[in-house]
This record gives sequence, C-alpha cells and structure tokens, in this order.
Amino acid sequence: MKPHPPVTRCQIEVDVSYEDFISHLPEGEWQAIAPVRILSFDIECAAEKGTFPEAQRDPVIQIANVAVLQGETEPFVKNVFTLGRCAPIAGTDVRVFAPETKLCMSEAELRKYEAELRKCETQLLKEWAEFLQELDPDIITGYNIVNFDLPYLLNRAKALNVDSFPYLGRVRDSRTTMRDSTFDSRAYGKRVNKIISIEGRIQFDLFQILLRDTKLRSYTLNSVSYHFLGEQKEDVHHSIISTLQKGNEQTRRRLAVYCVKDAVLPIRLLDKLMCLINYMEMARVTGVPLAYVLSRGQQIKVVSQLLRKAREKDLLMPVHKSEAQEEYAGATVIEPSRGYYNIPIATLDFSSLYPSIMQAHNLCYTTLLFKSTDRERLTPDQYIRTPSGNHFVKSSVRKGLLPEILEDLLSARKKAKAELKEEKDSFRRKVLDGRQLALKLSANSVYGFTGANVGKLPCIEISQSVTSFGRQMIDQSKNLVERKYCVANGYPFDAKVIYGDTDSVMVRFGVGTVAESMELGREAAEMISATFPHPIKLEFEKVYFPYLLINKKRYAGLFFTRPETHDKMDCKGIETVRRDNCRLVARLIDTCLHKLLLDRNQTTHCVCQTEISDPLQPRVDISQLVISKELTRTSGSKEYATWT
DNA sequence: TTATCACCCTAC
DNA sequence: TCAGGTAGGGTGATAA
Ligand SMILES: Nc1ccn([C@H]2C[C@H](O)[C@@H](COP(=O)(O)OP(=O)(O)OP(=O)(O)O)O2)c(=O)n1
Repeated sequence: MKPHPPVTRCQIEVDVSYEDFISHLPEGEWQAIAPVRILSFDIECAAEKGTFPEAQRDPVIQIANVAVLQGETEPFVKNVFTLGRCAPIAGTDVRVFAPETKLCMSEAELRKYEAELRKCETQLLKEWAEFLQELDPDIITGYNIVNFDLPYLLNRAKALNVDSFPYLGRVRDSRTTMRDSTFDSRAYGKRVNKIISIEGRIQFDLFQILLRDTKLRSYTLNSVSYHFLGEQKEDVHHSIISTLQKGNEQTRRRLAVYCVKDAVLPIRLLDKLMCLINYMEMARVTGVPLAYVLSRGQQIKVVSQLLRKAREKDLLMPVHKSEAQEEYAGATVIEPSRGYYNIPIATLDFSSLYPSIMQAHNLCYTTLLFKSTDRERLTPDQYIRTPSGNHFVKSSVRKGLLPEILEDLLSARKKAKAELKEEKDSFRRKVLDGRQLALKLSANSVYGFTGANVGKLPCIEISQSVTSFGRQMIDQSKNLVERKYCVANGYPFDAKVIYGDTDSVMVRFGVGTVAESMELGREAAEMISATFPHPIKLEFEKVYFPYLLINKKRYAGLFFTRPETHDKMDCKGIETVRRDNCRLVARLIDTCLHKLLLDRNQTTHCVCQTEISDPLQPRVDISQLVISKELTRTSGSKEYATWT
C-alpha cells in the first residue's frame, strides 16, 4: 500500500495567459526560466492528519511559516509563525503568533486556550488568503511558486467558517472548490486525487509527480528528499511534539525548524527534478494545457496532436462508437538460450521501432483502405499490404497524420537526447534521461492509442499492422545476422542470436574481446538497416560481457559502450530491480551478481549460503525484511515478513 | 502432486 | 474527450 501522501502540494502562479507565457520562452533557453523567486508557505498539523492519534487530543500544536527564495540557491525563510515564544533561527524572522501555553491548565483555562487558538488560526487563514490574492507575479519571471497543503487549508477554513478564504484564483469572486477524483490507468494504476479549481493558477502536486516520474520503494517526503537531495527532514518524532511545544524557546525552535524544512523541501525537489521545464516542454510538444500533463493520461495528448494536424489539413475527427474489439497479437520474444556467457554479447536495437514502422509504411487512420473496392480504384503500386493483411496507401497518394505527429515527437526526443549527451553532471543527466524517455513514451503511445479499446478512436488495423511488421523485422534481423556471420562466409565463428525482445537481438559473435564484438555489431547493424526503408534504423547499442541470461525478460550483464571499461552492471527483470521484494533479497542477489559478473567467480553459492543465515541473526534490521507492494481489491496494510 | 489462475511488476 | 498497447516471469491460492 502506498504510504500517506506527504505535504507536497505545490502551486505555480502564472501572471500571463498560458499561451503568452510559453510563446515568450525562447526556443533553446529553457534554463532561463529557472525560478528566481519562490514564495512558499506551509502548515502542518499532526492532529488533523489523523496519523498521530495522541496528537489529536492535544490542541497545542499549530505552527506555520512562510519562506521566500529570491535568486539565491537556498530558500530564505521570511517569517516563521509560532505559537509561543521561539528562539531565533538563523536567516529568519520569527514571529510570535499566539498566547503562551502553560504546562498545566484547568478545564476552563484549556477551553479558553482552545478558543484563542481557533482565533489565531482563523487570522492566519485570512492572512494567507490575502497574501495569495494580492501576490504580485515576479517581475522577472512572471510567476511565483507557492507550496502548501491546499486540501488541508480548505478543510480548516471550512471547519473554522473562514468564508473569505476559498477565493484563491485569479478570477475575483470565483470560489475555490475541491472534489475527489479517481484516475485509473494500467500504467499509473488507480490513483485517488483531489481536484481543486483555481482559475489562472496551475497546480503541481509533487506527490503525484513523484508517483508518475519515479520508481521508488517509498514516497514519503523524507525518503524522497533523502534520495534526491541527500538531506532529510528534521526528524521530530510525533510523540515529543507537544512536549517541545510546551517547553521553552529552544524546544519550540526545533519544532519551527522542522516545519520550515517541510515547506522548503518540495520546492527544492521541484527545482532539482526540473519539473516545470520538462512539463512545459511536454505541454508544448503535445499541445495540451500544462495542467493536463499531470492530471491526465496519454490519450489526451494523442487526441490533441491529432486534432492539431487534422485542422491543418481541413479534416474532422469522427465521433467513434467504440464497439468491443478483441485483443491483437503483440511482439515476439525470442526463445532465450539460457546460461552464463563469459564472452561478449553484442546487442542490436531498432531505434523507436513502432513509431518508425508507422512512419516508414505510412500507417494512419487517413491512409487505411477499409474495403477491397477501395483498392480496386488504385494501382497496386499505390498501396501496400501489411503482414497482418491490412492495406494502406503510400505516402505518394496521401501522407498520414500519425507519421507527421511522430516526426514531431521524435525530433523533440532527438533534441533532448542531444542535450543529454552534452550534460556532464550525473544528476542532471538522470533528469534529462527521464525527459527523453517521457517523449519516447508519448511517441509509443500514439501506437498504443490506436489499439486502445477504451479509447475514443481505436483502430486495430493500424496497431496489429505495426506489431506484425515488428515481428517480421526481428525475425529478419535474426536470420540476416546468423546467415552472414558464419564460418561458411569466412568468419571465424558461427554467430548466434541467443535472445531478443520486440526490437532487439543479442548476438554471440564468438569473438573474445569487447572491441571485436563492437566492430562486428556496428557492421551488422549497418548491413541490416540498409534492408529496411527509411526511417527504420537498427543500431548497435551495447555489449554485455559477461552476460547472464536467466529467462525471458530476466537477465544481467556488465554494460559496455566503450571497449575499455564497463559503464555499469545492468539488471533486467531480476529481483534487484523489482519493488515487490524485501530489501534483503535485493541486496543479497545484488552481491551475488557482483561476484558472478564483476569478479567472475562462478562458485558463488557458498558465499550466498553464509549470507542466507543472516535473517536469523538479530543484527539484520527489520526494515530489510519489509515487503511493500500495492494492494488493489482487498484492503490491508503493509505485509511484514516474520520469523517465529 | 500437478495444473490453472489471479495478481504484481516489469520489459519491450 | 476519464482511462496508451502486449508479452511474460514469479508467487501463492485453489482446483483437479
Ligand atoms: N512503454 C512502451 C515501450 C515500448 N513499446 C514498444 C514500442 C517500441 O517501439 C518497442 C521497442 O521499445 P524500446 O523500449 O526498445 O524503445 P524504442 O525502440 O521505441 O526506443 P529506443 O530503442 O530508441 O530507446 O516496444 C511500447 O509500446 N510501449
């Protein structure tokens, strides 16, 4: 089960209209919009979260703050509101906001105190609403970033009857409303979310961003911050919160620091992950509003691009009554020759296989010939027959919309890849890689859209033609390699394709060094590419040496892109990359693979055996044994592995 | 004891 | 226009 969502709702205020905003961004200078000024405020109340039952009975805890980032790399905390006097925090102004608490209170005193507290909170909410409503867009960037827990604040405003609060948009007198929504897709899973209407402002829920863009074992703000920023929240255990609050200036200061950090971390993450830049690019390329990139799926992007292209050509999109269509065959996975290979294995891979198939063969809604009578009006060289038995006209007759869409998407991806190549910083490389992959996914989704049974415009003819071409191509590649690189043709060894999945072939050329393998791989890729129409391209991608092939979609190997040294250890489908195991298993298998591949020690079993006695020793941390995975249908919480 | 299935997550 | 696709391994429950 996914953990409780952390306090990570971020909001961006854009001064100009969306169109104006993006049209003012120069083509090649995305970095120029890096935030210059960030305003952030955040309120945290453990009791309201319902996570700390102890705290619920204790009305004392209320701390909030406002933080500002102005051009500096570190956010500057402008105001810290505390309840009770609090010792200064460096670089901040601390402001006392409530009456002092007493350690012991009578019943009457407590009630009076609670009433005071509500008054303070009400005033806080009013101040915030005013602050938001009058927040001037930054002169230089035209926007501000504000971080706070919007659902929480709206609920508090409701509970305290602060009627002036929920008017946070840029349209005066337009009430901010909140409702639940669910989003269900195979790729993202079932997500429950809150939809909050704020005209003229765009919401980025960092928790949702992280769920979509990253694959982590835990999504608490704490662990995410540690993972990406290398720093954690100031850890204040909930059981001591009220003690700290009731203590003195110094203890309350600790609490305040904790809250400041909470407000600042999401903004730092947003910046570090370059969310704004990447999402803006995606919105521009696919032609959807910025907020859709997060709140909607892939279909809307494809539809938007279709409509854009259709309008250019004076075409209309039909309203399709989607009747239930049956599934269609997908890609081939070559039967693996399982084993441990202590010689280099070259990997050849079609670049953007499905999109390039659609481009090469001009597959589109607008080029499909439904009926045989349509074919009779054309000469045979004006159309093609796909391996699945469907017919499409050639681009000389009419160029399809989908190929044009794909061209745009792929060129955007190409640019992203070029930038990735230039980048030296390893963290930024990861971010740029994610951006490149997101564009690839969007391109593949164009194909997926045509096969989407629940979609608005499914067209199985297209999708099954694409996959049938793909099957044919991987077959052909395998045969070409094996036929050319054999003893009969004067090569020292018979090459063998030991495995392949959808668009890739793993070739054992028989040669003993990485360099030779690369040489042959490059040559083979070029040779095979030449047999396919533009823009289909088979690329030499990498060499694995050594290579452990366990099963279909499960393998590991040392990854070489240069002859001298390996880049990394690459694991696919194995427990080390799966998140439904406990960490112990992942760690164990990781060490085994290290020994097997890095040290080439093929007698690893004895090492594992000594490790395996570990769980029975009390020194193994229980956290290593926690298994967490998503539970759908049935309810329940995390499962814990136990030994009794 | 083996076959089948639902479920999770991953590789394309 | 709420919601990209198929292939496939591994696990544990249940049927045969
Ligand atoms: N999420 C995905 C991933 C892949 N595919 C399909 C379409 C791809 O063309 C094909 C091969 O996938 P790859 O992961 O090898 O990626 P590409 O070949 O598209 O890109 P590249 O190899 O250039 O990274 O599988 C898909 O439909 N959806």
